[in-house]
Order: sequence, then structure tokens, then C-alpha cells
Amino acid sequence: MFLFQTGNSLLIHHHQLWERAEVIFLVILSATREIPFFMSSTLPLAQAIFSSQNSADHMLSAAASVDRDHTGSFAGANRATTSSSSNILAHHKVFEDHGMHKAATPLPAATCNIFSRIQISPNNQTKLPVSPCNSPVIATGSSPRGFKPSAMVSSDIITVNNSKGCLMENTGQVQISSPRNMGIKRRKSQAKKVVCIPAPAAANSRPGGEVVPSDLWAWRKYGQKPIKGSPYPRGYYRCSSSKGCSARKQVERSRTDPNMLVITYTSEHNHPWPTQRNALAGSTRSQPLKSTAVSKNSTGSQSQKAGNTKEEQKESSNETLSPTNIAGGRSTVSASVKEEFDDNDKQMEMEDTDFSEGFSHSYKPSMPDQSDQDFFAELGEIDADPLELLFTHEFNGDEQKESKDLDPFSIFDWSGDTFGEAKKGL
DNA sequence: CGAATTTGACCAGCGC
DNA sequence: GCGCTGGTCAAATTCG
Repeated sequence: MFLFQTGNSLLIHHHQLWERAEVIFLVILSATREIPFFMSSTLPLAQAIFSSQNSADHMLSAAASVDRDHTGSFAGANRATTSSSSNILAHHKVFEDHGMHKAATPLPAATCNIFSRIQISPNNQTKLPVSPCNSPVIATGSSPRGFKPSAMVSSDIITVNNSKGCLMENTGQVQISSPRNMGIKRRKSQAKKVVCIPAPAAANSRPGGEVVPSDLWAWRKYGQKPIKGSPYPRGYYRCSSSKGCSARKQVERSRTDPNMLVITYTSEHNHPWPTQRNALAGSTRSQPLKSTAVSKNSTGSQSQKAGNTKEEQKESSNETLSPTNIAGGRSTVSASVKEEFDDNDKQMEMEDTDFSEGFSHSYKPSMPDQSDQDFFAELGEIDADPLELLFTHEFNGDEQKESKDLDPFSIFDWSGDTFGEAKKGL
């Protein structure tokens, strides 16, 4: 596990069972936003999650649970969010105050911190505190790449007690895309990942407009449909990074919490992770921020309903978030610390520790052999296909090497952005 | 002009 | 069988 403190954010890079190339956690905690951020190595999801943001000045977002050993990592990660340091205490308070339920009064979108519990499975009764509001939660109906998500939040067993939480509507029946083209019947079991993330702040001023958090894949919108029972339309996107790619995603607002976006991924990308250039080249139209639009947004009415699709979606595209955007604002890397486990025992040992104590120490320098500067300096040297790095990496205990390979900044190609510059500054 | 978005139409699954 | 609903197609439109 790596622990970074990046300005107001604490980033925990937790890779477990890396030999499966499936498990990675990134937890970013914000002192000011009080929003825990989890992330999985399920790349598109991670990207989407990672790129989501609640507001322009903080890189935050949410979580994915990927834990072959049941709830270990997930629980640990969540526990981590409740542990010490001023950041974490804030989170802890959030957990307690909300009692895992909806706040009595609606919180501003950017500070919505409703943590509910998700019951993972009949076999695994551990209840994981997960925010349906701020932490994207991923449910997978089936496992991509043969990964068995024993503790990955499984769709058909997930329950969200939070009545206003983001529902994980992944039932046994999974709707798949391209039934006509592929000659495959719909509603058959297929890889499906549901991500629940907080809608970017900009979206909140524009209800009905889907501000789709970007991932590094390029998505092209091919449809939009009003969904019965929901005032918000659902957008249909397919991967445009590669011609034959069948990856699709659906983006809609949670009907129970308009501040949340529910992104459903179906199918897998059949091509390597695109480079930033490619992703940008194939992504949605860029649209420069217009002051008029901004002012309009700033005074936007929440009463707007779905159907104002044209302008909303254009703005959606405009606000498609990128790591650069996320990194924008005040977030700077003030310190970095990483700690790594070379086996599950160590990891569990860490999880068993009192995070309220452990964190305050652990995210302080605990990398005796490598300075923060060296660490990020090495990170900067990474120039490889992050997908390949992620999915071909074998956990060999070479922590330094691994720290490079798993560098989330490299993965998300922060080069040139504020965050990247911050890294260089270290 | 190429690429992305919009949007009505079409089709298939599902429930009654 | 019929209607409803969700998912996709594709022509038209929009934008850089």
C-alpha cells in the first residue's frame, strides 16, 4: 500500500493480490471536501472514477471495491477513511453523523457525504460502509478478464440501505448492448459494472444535463432515452477509441439522488488503453468555456428537467472531466509517502491496525529508502502503456519497481497538468 | 469538411 | 398477441 499525502488529499495506493493484476485501491481523502475516494484498477472504471470530481478544485471521487479476499481491502480502505489525521477524522465524523443514512437536510452537492452501508453478500456478511453519494461504487455482474469478484460488490447481492443512496441496479438480469448487431439476446449475463459517482459540481446547476466524468477512453454518444420513472434521461455511449471496440457505457442520474451519476459499463475494451492523445482525439467535442454559459450555469435552476438535452449535453461534453481538470485548483503534492505490502498477511495486518493511529503515522514518511522526491522523479520516467503495466505486472516484491509501475499518475497521464507540475516540483 | 451529437424510428425482450 | 420499455441505428444537425 502506498500512502501519499497530496496537499489536502491523502492518497492511498493499495495494491493487493497484484498478481491478478486486478486489485488496486486508491483512496483519496480531502480535508476540505471530506470525500473519500476509492478506485479500482478496473481501468475504465478507475478512470471514470478518478476523473470524476465534485468541484473544480479538488481531485476527489470514489471507490471501487476489488478484493478477492472478501472485504479485506475494501473494509480496510473504508476504515482508512475513518481514521486519523485531520482529514480522516473529518471523514469519521461524516460516517458517524450520517449514521450511514441520509442526512436530515440535503447537503450541497459538492459536500454530499452520505455514507450508507452495502451488504456484500450472504456469504460475507461484512457490512461495508460505502458512500453511495461520494464514493462511486462498482458492482460487477460478472468478472471481466476472468476475475472473480468475490468481494467486489456484486450486483445481485448488493443492497444499499441508504434510501437516498445511489442504487446499484444490477440485478441478475443484465442488459447488454448491441443485441441487434451481435445477434445476442438482451438481458443475458454479461460483464456489467455499475459505478455510482457524485455528479460533478457543474452538473448540479444543470439538472438533467449529464456531466459525464471522463475516463481516458474515448466515448461517443449514440443515443439518449428517457427512462421510465426517472426524470433524467439515460445517455448511451460507445467506445470510440477503437473501431471494433464493443465497450459501452450508460450514464444517467440516480433517480433517488440527482447529485449522483450512475454509470453502467458493459462489455470490455478490446484494445489497449489509449494514450492521452488518442483519448482526447476521439473524445467528445471540446467546447471552450464561455463566460455566458458559465454565468448561465451559475444561475441555473434545479427545476430544469431532462429534455434540455442539446445545450446540456454540449456542456456535458465541455465539462467532460480529465485528470487535468481534476488536478486543477489547489491540489498540490506536498508530501508523499508510500507503504507497501508484499503479501496479504501484511496487508491484513495493516488493516487490523487502528487506522486512527496508524494513518497519522503511516502517511508520514514511511519510505525510508526513498525520498519523496526520488519517488516522484521515478514516476516521471515512466513511459509505458499503463494498461500493459497494469495487466501484465507481476507482483514480485520489487517495491521500487512496482511503485513505478503502479503509479497512478502515470496511469492517468497527468503530464502537463497542474498535478504533474506539482509532482515535478517535489 | 470531418467528427460528434441529436433524435426519431426501429427492434427485441418482457409482462400481462 | 399486444403494449411497454430499453437499447441501438442512422439521418440530420451541429460544431470546430
